[in-house]
Amino acid sequence: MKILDNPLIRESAFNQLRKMILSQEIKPGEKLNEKEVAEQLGVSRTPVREALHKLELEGLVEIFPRRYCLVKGVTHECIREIHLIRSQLEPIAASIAVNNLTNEDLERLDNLIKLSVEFASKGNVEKIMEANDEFHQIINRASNLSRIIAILENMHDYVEAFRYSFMSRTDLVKRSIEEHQEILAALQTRDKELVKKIVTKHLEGITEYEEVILEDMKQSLKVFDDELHNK
Amino acid sequence: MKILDNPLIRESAFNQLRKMILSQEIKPGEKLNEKEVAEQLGVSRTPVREALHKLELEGLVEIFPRRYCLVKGVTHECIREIHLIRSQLEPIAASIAVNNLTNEDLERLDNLIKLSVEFASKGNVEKIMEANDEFHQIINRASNLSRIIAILENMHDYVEAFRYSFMSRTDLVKRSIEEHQEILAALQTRDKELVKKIVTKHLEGITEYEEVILEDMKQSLKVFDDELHNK
DNA sequence: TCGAACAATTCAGAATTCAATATGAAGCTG
DNA sequence: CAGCTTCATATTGAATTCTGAATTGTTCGA
Repeated sequence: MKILDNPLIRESAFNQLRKMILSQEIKPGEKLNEKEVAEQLGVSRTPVREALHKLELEGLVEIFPRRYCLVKGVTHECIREIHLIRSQLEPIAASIAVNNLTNEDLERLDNLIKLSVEFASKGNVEKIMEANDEFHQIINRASNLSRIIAILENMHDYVEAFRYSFMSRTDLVKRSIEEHQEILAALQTRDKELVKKIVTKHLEGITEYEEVILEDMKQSLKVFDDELHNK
Repeated sequence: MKILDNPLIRESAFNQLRKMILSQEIKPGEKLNEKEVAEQLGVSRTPVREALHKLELEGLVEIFPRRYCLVKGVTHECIREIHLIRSQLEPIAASIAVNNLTNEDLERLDNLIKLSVEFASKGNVEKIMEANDEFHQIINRASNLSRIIAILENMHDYVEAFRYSFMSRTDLVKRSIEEHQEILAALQTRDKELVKKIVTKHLEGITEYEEVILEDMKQSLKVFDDELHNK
């Protein structure tokens, strides 16, 4: 297994491991051995160590000094908490972003919605998600609140599987697009309170379906939850 | 300079550097040299590197690969953002904590308020802050929301200087204690919505004085802000 | 037979060494 | 004289080595 995407080996190792954990390729409860991981990735132990420390900071693994490194993974509680955090921080970020969003930004947002409609008609879930991500990213980043941006973007990858399920339902995609149109309309008025209200509503809409989708996902995740619990 | 508090050298180095940055002993804009820092701390470069990476994750330094490590420090904007995040997450954490707080917890909270009153009469600012910290810590942790707890506790140290200024004003201490009594009363009713409302009010109360205190602190911080800006 | 202590093995933490990259100065060329 | 190129130096990134801690297994004694 070779890594090429980043000149910094520790970053490549981090991204690789992170992806493997989030995709459940490495399962929760598993113990990682520095040496083995290093050999698997074809690098030395140093960058692996650094990658593991970074993963620990994100809560994806837990390091027991001088013992072992335990993979934690993403549980249902974790996904619920992430949505809770998002529902608290995104509305405020959006309302602050109102001050900083340029007309070009708003045009791009409009464009992204149009693209979403197009992808939705083709049933291209990946592309809808990409457009969706950029939509929220533009708004969040315009808030210029570096910590909030970091928190939101960090949590983003954790709910990849969840969002995929969400976007696979045509009714939910339709509703999502309508809500994005509403958000854009609100942003165009430059009315902070209105934006906050609409974004909150949008996130509550997601929460509404969250439990249903989590139930659907239960089967695929349950195995890992159990394994994690046994350890 | 020797470090003894932690069997893990990297943790000691991290804590030491973090403290030095937050206390402005190391100034924003300064460039850290791994070798020099290692020599100053009397350890090798490896744990220093790991400490610096951890500091980068917290946003206290910025590492430019193969170049240098820049100290960022805490700006006014940073403090404002931290309070904003806190104001969004603490009320929700408290309202969820309602389900989990034991009677022992509530007794401890009551006790902490009594201690605060005592320390306030003696003008012991450090002790008031300690009691204050434990008060919020108990509530936050009872939410069992690990990510939110991590976010809130991580940001805690950043506003140390700010909180010290806050607690040095007897009028604000008095008000703070009254509000804590209100919070405890709300928690005792086990009414989630009420708790959320009261905690929100408490945090808004802090925000109210924030700008005034930041203005006071300006003189001591301005120098460093300027330095940071020049770099 | 069970428990405790000691030894051996394993694995992570830290130090040291080696390699790569960026910067800055000096010299050369147009 | 200015700008580009090259080379030397400084500094970080990665690999390797060494040390120390923790766990496990074995042996001896009660």
